[in-house]
Amino acid sequence: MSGKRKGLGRATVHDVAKLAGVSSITVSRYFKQPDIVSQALRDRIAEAVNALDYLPNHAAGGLASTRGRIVAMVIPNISGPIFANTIQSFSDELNRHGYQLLLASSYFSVEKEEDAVRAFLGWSPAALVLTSQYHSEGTERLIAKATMPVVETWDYVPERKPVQVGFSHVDVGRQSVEYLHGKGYKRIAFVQNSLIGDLSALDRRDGYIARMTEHGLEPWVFVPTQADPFEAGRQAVNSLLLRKQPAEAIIFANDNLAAGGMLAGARAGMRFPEDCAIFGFGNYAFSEMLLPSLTTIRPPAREIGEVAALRILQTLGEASVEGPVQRLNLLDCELIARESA
Amino acid sequence: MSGKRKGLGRATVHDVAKLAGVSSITVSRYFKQPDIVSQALRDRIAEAVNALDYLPNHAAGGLASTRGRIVAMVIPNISGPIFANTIQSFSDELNRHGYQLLLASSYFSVEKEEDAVRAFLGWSPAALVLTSQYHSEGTERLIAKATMPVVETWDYVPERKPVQVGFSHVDVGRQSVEYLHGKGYKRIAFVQNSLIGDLSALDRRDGYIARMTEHGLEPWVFVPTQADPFEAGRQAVNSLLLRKQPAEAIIFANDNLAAGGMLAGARAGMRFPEDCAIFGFGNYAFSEMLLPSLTTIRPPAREIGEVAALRILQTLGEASVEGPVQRLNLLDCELIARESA
DNA sequence: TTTCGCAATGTTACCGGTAACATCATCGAG
DNA sequence: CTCGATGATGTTACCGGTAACATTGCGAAA
Repeated sequence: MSGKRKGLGRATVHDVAKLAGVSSITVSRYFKQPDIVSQALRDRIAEAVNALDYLPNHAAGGLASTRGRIVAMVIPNISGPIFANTIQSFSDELNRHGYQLLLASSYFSVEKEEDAVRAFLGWSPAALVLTSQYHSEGTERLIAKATMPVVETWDYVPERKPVQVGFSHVDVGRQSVEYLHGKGYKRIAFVQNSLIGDLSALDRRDGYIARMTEHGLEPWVFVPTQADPFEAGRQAVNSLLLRKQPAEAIIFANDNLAAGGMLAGARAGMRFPEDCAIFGFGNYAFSEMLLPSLTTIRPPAREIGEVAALRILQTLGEASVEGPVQRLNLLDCELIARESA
Repeated sequence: MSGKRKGLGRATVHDVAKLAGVSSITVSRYFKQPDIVSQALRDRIAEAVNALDYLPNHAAGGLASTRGRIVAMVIPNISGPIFANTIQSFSDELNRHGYQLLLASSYFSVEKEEDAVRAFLGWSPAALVLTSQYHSEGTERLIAKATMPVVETWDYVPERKPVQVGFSHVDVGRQSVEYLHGKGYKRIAFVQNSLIGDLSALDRRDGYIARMTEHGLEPWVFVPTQADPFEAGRQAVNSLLLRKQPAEAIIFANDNLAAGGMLAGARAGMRFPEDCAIFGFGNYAFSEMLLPSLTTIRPPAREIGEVAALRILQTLGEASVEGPVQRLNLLDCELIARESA
């Protein structure tokens, strides 16, 4: 209140200290390590804090101690059906330990991701969380130099340096083929998303190709030109089924495409899985409500957020989170067999 | 590098200044108001910034200038189908102007909300965004004293002091009745959610009651005891339709309940809307894919995030966002008539 | 030529905490 | 009774920026 600079107009440690008749560092200790402050002073300080409505300024604290309690996360998108659960569980776990989440979305653009990372690093977050293994060169450089823990989620690439929390998209592709092949299907097609942004989907396609080849079957990849997932699905179904040797089964890059394909097919009088088996990825909320309900693979979205948070908290030495830090965290996907395949 | 305290080990304004042969404030100005720095110095500074990989420390900047560039938002949940779009558009609009989003979820608990607000205020965010008009007393006290702009979203209560960006839940309730009444239905029931947390749903119920009464019809509110939305929906359908004078139409508090009710009814051999008209709220992603597709009301989720961000940016005086600040922002809901009613 | 105004740059102190070190009181061992 | 270990509290300076005020240089007006 006395300086020539105005400040926030809120009570500071110094105000509290003065009112309680102690030094400001004691107030600081009262919050950080209450056990080393005597009961008498604790009471006086508590009273002063209350009287002044004191709230610690985390920006100042972080600056002085060089470790703030915010964690930054860049995710492709928030509103989609995929990542929301990861964000939710990640955020909850952090909040539980007094950390706050700084969030931005990249829309599957590595340039936007780099922008976000650059902006975040300016806050010196306690940790940085990215999605997938695919980044721009600039991002790679930034994270290589970063001093805080970095975690990559939704992918699992043991060769990479950052902590990995996710699963192998290639294996998901193989697993899909395996399931359909086990049911006797031979002419199995794969429908990619036209959006070149989601690079992990290409890994699933590669897994599909590999496993098909191992079975001596010919891979058959269709790339829609439409961006809208429902339109793209329609395009795929029309192209793959309205021919002399139609596909017996179709693996779609995600449930949105699969749903679009099924709806389009149904309107054209096709029946699933009688005319063609349909296989998705993602287990979106609507997938079990479709008619027929969609056979798909559920990625461990919630678990990814949880484990990523735990690894970070461990690395930061949060006492309440026991166990050693684990750099590689391979989580399980669950194949959900429903009516469509 | 010289002090006895370690710092982050990253380059600072001072390092850049030394290398460029200028004073540190000039480097600061180079970032904040480049136009008042001469071209010659700008070039030298740019070079130094590059050579040192300098990244401004926003925490320090915010502390010194008493206005940081983060905005805090508390939302009931991230992963649900409702708020994700609001978060997404809000975050995008902020990022576009160099602000970052700090996010936490309350799970419809006013106590959790208060915790989050308290934690956020410690970061002295440039603005604070809450959901709905219902808060704890503690939260009310905190926002009354807050010095930064506060915005309430997903509701519209002109009497309240904070900036309002949303719609009237009471009106939504009335509008639902109006639509069904216009179709000739008389015995119209309302199914509330058992979760007492979502207080706005009660406003929709009140609107339903008011409009029914105005039409001389008797309100009929059913409160499920089951927490799971699908189970609750089943419970409601059983209770409202398996009786001598069954409901002719049911308004559900949200699309989840409505979907649960329809699936349960379909399994029991009922047909919609022949046996009963079904009306939801929320326009969730799956609603148009149900069989029959669900008649519902689409809340302006994306618009809320956008407008909230714009109002905040205007209040903060972001030059690039023109127009006066508007305290009341009533956005339109859209009634989507589909097959179920 | 002198003076004034303004643009460009620098000096100093301060934002609100906390690390590092200093000091003081207490208490048990020698 | 003295000394040193231990625990509680205080002093000082510093984290990395920027507000406020000071200074300098230069051109236009008088």
